Amino acid sequence: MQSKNVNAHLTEIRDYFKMAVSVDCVIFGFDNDELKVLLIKSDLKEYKDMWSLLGDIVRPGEELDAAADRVLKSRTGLDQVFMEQVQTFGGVHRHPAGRVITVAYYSLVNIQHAALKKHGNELHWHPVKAVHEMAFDHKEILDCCYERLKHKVIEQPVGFNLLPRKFSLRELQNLYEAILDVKLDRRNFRKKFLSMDLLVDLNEEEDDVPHRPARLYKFNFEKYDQRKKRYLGIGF
Amino acid sequence: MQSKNVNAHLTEIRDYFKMAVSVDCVIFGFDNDELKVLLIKSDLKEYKDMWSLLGDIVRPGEELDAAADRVLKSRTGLDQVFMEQVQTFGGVHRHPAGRVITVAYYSLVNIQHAALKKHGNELHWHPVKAVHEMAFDHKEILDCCYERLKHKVIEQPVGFNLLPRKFSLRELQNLYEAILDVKLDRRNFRKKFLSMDLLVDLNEEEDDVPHRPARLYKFNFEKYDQRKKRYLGIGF
DNA sequence: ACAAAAGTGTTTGTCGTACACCCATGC
DNA sequence: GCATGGGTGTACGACAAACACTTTTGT
Repeated sequence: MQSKNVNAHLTEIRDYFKMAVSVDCVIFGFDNDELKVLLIKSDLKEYKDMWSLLGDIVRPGEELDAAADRVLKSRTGLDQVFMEQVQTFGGVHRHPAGRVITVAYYSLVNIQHAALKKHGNELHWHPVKAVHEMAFDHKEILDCCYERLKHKVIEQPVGFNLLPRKFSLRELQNLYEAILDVKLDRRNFRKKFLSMDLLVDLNEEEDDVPHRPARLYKFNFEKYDQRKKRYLGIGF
Repeated sequence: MQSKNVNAHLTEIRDYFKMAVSVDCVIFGFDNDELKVLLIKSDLKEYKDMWSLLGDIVRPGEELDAAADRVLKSRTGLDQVFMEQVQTFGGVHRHPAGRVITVAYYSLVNIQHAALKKHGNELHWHPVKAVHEMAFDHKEILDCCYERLKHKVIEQPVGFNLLPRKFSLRELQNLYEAILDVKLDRRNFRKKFLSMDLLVDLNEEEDDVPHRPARLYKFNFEKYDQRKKRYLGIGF
């Protein structure tokens, strides 16, 4: 559906101003200790069987952010997730059907909550590290958004958006290690996050693990939002 | 000229797809110990006598970066300056003549080298702190780019692009103080920059100052570019 | 009892910050 | 000789990094 829409629109546009604006969403998830990205199989003949980002033409009268929200929701059913505009790609020949300038967004979703809506196309979560070739310039867009995410995650505690509401410190550490592609010291990591005083100890434990169960926490989004307004400092 | 172009294009566009793409450039300079931005007086009747950023419609077949370069060059005569894409503003009603989605850039120029080309409109350097109301959503765009600059300047030594080739440490400090709007300790500032080992002591001194003249330095861009590729660390 | 991961403190080094005095020049 | 800004070093505190053992649970 995505690609057909694009094509249908493009045929109209090409005869007029020869320019269209789209949004592309890099939808990140976290599962099995890996950072994943949601991709769809392109049905453009030029990119047969290649994977591409989720995107669509921006409609007349539609805000850019709204278009990105719409794409996200139409594919995952998710709403009100963390999303950030990253960069706009305007290469003259980036789309075979004509000039399409695309505004790239990334979003962070709880992969368990996503109810994928295929609309016919194949739609899968791919480990970010394993994605190599993509349709259009989408690999470049993915790389750009991934770099932005790495940067963001060391400045602000946004990683929680990728986790279930209840999580252990080990899961949180695995998330950071996966995103940043580094190994971190467990004690220092715990110390740092606990001293932020933004984790709420739920007095619950993991279940069904073949070893000592970990305590579960939730992130105090409200407290962070309030604090953010006051501090505005560097780092969390 | 800017606005007339926009209007001429828009009249055409409006009858068709009702969407155009433009670039807007936030051109920063540094003079008289103040951060300045180059603005032009709008000649749109809706924004009579208000100041606006320098921008233009992206031409068919023109890359976005190329459009931004073109705008910069046509107004300042400058080429190959530091420039970075920041964000795209797509508010449906941001332009009174129709839908114009604009990609915002900021650039850092040596204000002494800029040879302003007015093309009829008033064109002036304004202290960033003194800019309040602007045409369109340009104040929002300016604020956004300024925030990005603040962020950038504490991560990478890009400020040199705003200075003459030869500068004193005092000038450099004034630049940082102006951009970040803070007071810095002179000794710590000198220590930090000298320890980066990217300043070349020119063995020259200021002239015509009514006090002890300061040593002059230049920034070693080549060394920084090489080092950047190896380190990729945080901070300079 | 064994395996597997959870949980916990201390030490060390680095870096940022605060701070005051002498120096060189023009007038 | 005085006013103005240039140039310099040290001490302290905070935070990041390195590092090993005990505890809890399931099998």
